[in-house]
Amino acid sequence: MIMSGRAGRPAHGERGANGMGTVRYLEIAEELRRAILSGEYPVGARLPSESDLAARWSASRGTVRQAVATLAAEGLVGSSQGARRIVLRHERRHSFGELNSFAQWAEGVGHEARGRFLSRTRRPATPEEAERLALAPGTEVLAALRLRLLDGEPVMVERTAYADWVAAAVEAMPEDCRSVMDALAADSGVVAHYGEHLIDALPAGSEDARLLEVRRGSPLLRQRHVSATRTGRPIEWSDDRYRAGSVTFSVSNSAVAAPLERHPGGGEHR
Amino acid sequence: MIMSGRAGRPAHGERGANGMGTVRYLEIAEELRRAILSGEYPVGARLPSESDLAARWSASRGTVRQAVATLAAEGLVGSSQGARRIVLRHERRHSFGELNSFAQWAEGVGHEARGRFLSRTRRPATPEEAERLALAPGTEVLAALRLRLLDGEPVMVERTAYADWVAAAVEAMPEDCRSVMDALAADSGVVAHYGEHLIDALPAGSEDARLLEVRRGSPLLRQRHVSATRTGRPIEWSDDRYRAGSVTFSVSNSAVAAPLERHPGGGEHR
DNA sequence: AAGTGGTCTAGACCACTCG
DNA sequence: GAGTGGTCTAGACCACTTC
Repeated sequence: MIMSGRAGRPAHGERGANGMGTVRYLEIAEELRRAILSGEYPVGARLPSESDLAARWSASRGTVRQAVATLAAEGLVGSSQGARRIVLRHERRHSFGELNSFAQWAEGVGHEARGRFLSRTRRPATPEEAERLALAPGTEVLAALRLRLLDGEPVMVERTAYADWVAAAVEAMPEDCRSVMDALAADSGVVAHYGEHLIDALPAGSEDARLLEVRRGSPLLRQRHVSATRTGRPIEWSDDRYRAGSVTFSVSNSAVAAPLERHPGGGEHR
Repeated sequence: MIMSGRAGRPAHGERGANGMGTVRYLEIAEELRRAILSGEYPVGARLPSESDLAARWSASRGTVRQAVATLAAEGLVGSSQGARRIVLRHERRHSFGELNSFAQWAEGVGHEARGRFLSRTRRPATPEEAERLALAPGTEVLAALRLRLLDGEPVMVERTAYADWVAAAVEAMPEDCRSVMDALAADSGVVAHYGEHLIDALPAGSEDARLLEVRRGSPLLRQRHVSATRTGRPIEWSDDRYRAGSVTFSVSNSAVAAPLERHPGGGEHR
């Protein structure tokens, strides 16, 4: 039931007829993922060989490889040449949106997120902001201070510099806007595509302490990050400080893919 | 000057004659990486099309795609369907070893790392340790307390539970062993292939404070991680606490690849 | 020695971006 | 509408693990 015809195209329909959405290797990945998450393949188990999987789904080996590569990128399975792939974990990985947006993340893990702008002021970018946002030194940015609540509890203070070209849109948002990134996408068509994150710890300053209702000097987990559009244009540079114990970041890596780095000192790039 | 012959094999040599090491797509990736890092392609610039690159290297489009996929995984370039790939950053990404091994990392960034075992005791695994190490409850592990120095300064306290099957090897190491993972690889052939990392912040306990020479309650950056072999067998489960300001973790992600996650609360998996 | 993943080719259609 | 990346096929050789 594979086909013939042109050249490596399914008999007719499959993908030609799908018109939208259906991507073969993602379907295969999704089915495999479900099998893994359901425990059908326990941790440590060996997956069927690529040829077996290809036969089972009437797909080419290349497509199957792309499917398992997806799972490998999620940290669910691992592989080493010559041996069958093995199951590493059973946990589901979150999406990009859930990492870049506090609100999307909270929703994804079943909590209620709120936010309130405490201030929004236009001022010239600091040298660091200008560099992170790829703006000419001194360009005006919108500096925002925002308190984020999770299930009604204050858990994070967010200090964000928005690039000049989105400043007006952010200024126009209501004070209790739930998700700036969602609103930017809906209103202005500005969608974050890339992110870079720097994670460290620091003591709470007096403003941090007051807003988060902790003692001054108590530990905070800081996530600084820049978001950029599909074309690599930076949207915002943010300094988010979480109350200790309120969140944990997790990353999985392997000898063939190491997404996480560690830097000495203050996280300066050079 | 491509070839003919059998079926998609270079004329003769190229890869058949390499015998070892040379992998086409990695060569291409390396050359492109160098061009990016050298500034030949500035941030925001568009890369040549896949066909151009394929022609330039006399390789197939698939091979070129694998090369740029490597760079994309490193966060150097991004892509979106229909548009040329763009350069996102100029920083080099570190290797897996540099993330999993304090000593390898320090060396990679040009600092001098030392370590000293303060204690090594065998005791039954705690429930959490047993789960993380995939051991039967109560199995004996080797619990080690270790102080890590960077350029002579104490920066990290490491509390590690080594799985029973590597305990003897670790016990036999000298007290001032520079890198346990390196020694394990050299002496026992045990190589870490996979890692999972949980990152959060917490206040220094009294032992932490004494060893790191900071005040009790001052902020620490904690990285808990498990390392596993190629077959997915856990080697060690470790709780590493860094003095605030001494290190920063960094991750880059994109809408198509999000290696980092955020969890509410104490970082428990469920 | 058999099996399996890693690499590579050549060619095709589709979805999307850009000018 | 041309160009470009995304998906897919079919088949091949190689390096490595496993039995």
